[in-house]
Amino acid sequence: MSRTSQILREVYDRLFEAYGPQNWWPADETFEILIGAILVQNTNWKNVEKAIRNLRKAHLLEPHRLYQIPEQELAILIQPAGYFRVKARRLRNLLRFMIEEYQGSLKRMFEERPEVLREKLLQINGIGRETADSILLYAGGHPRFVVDAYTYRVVTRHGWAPPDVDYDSLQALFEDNLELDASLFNEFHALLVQVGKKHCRKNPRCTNCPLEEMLPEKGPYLPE
DNA sequence: TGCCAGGCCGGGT
DNA sequence: ACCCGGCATGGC
Repeated sequence: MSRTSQILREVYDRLFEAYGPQNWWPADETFEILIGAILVQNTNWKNVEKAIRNLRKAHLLEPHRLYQIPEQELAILIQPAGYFRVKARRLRNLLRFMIEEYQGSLKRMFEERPEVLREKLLQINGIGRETADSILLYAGGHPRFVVDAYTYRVVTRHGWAPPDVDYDSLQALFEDNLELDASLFNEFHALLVQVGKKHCRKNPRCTNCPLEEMLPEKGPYLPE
């Protein structure tokens, strides 16, 4: 087991001990997760919940039904999530893809090989790497490590990667040094968001942070 | 009260 | 290949 693996494992253990299970996107409503993955782009999750509630009240949490309504109507329903006009278009791009390629069946969509599905998702306007990986991990149960702004902040602050690290390298840092376990990746990502929220911005001094002991003297970027 | 959140795209150097 | 503005609501 490499030194990098040991450090990441320790990070996970410390975070889990401090915060416990985060219960992000429990797997019962897969379609909701897809919708949420787009709605949450650069947006507070609380706002997304309101938007999803609106869709549920309107009985629209199903691909065909949601694709039936006009784009402008969709935009109004998801308004609380912000960027509602672009997101309405992005949601419809995803829905069109699901309906045309898989007859709107999530089951069929996730029968696709994960690497193939990822490439196809990335072709959709409005779906980038983080959103695609969120869908694969949280909705599809595939062990893809999701990298976001918090992942970047926590990792660079602790000197586990240089400040100019890109998405793929950051993702590889986790995927190459942990067991490929979807529930581990799920929990780990959520925990990184939690610690990032609490400390990387609100408490830049890192006092009382579960990772306080793990600040390096000076950035020994973890290689390999 | 202002600042910012679980990004992504398109157009300009 | 970067860099940057636009997109928008609600919470703290």
